Amino acid sequence: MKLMTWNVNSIRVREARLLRLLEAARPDVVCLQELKVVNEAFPFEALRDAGYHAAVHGQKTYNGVAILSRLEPEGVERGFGDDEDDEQARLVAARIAGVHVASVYVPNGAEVGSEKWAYKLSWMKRLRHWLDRRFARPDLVALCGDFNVAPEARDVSDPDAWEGSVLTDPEARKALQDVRAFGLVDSFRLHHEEPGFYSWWDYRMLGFPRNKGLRIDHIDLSGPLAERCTGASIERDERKGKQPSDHAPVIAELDL
DNA sequence: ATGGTTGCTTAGCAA
Repeated sequence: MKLMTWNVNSIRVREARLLRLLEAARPDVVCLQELKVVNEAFPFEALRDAGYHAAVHGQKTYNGVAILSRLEPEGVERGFGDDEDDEQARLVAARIAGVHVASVYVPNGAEVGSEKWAYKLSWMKRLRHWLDRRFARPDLVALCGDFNVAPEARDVSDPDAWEGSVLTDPEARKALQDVRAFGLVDSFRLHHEEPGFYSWWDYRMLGFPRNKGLRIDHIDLSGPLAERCTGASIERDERKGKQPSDHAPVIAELDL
């Protein structure tokens, strides 16, 4: 199974790029984030013509997540379904070929100490609780998406410049560790130890031309799935050219 | 250097 995750930053604007990418990379499953459309405006037809089913949890203007799959997704869930479930569409999950796949868009957090920052941290706690409620350790779980956290210094182009950012703050990193402590590993780091790999570059300040990036998009796998992970990569070229997303797609290969 | 760009929506927010 070729599993991909991509923050498209508007499915409307990125539809043509997405269709080209599907044809070129031929992934089996794709987790999308930041659709910025309601379900009714999602391009179901174009994607069906390209050979993909879609489980969509959309929202007007902000957020919105989806899972594309060649096989029909089963048991689709939208949101945490917990007591404090809210209107922000940041989680969709489904079962595909026995793998529990989730597409997540973790809140950015704006500024450390802000209201949005508190929401980010609490959302990540809810994500861990959702994993605990929903899955058992032997399950095949793939948690994919924009986590808005660079796990370590080697995931940041200029750690000093990013000191104090919501993407690198120790508390955010701890929150990510707490999610992963469910029993998930960063698939990319199974195959690449060295620094210099990023998945997001700011549109501003020539972020991409200067390669001022961070690795904040991840495919986290449960133990039994990690054992079957034969490769991982970042489609850096997708950040190039006209009207790119500010994120590049991330891929994990699973031998199922 | 508190800058700069993109998307949604139409002046301001979110990232």
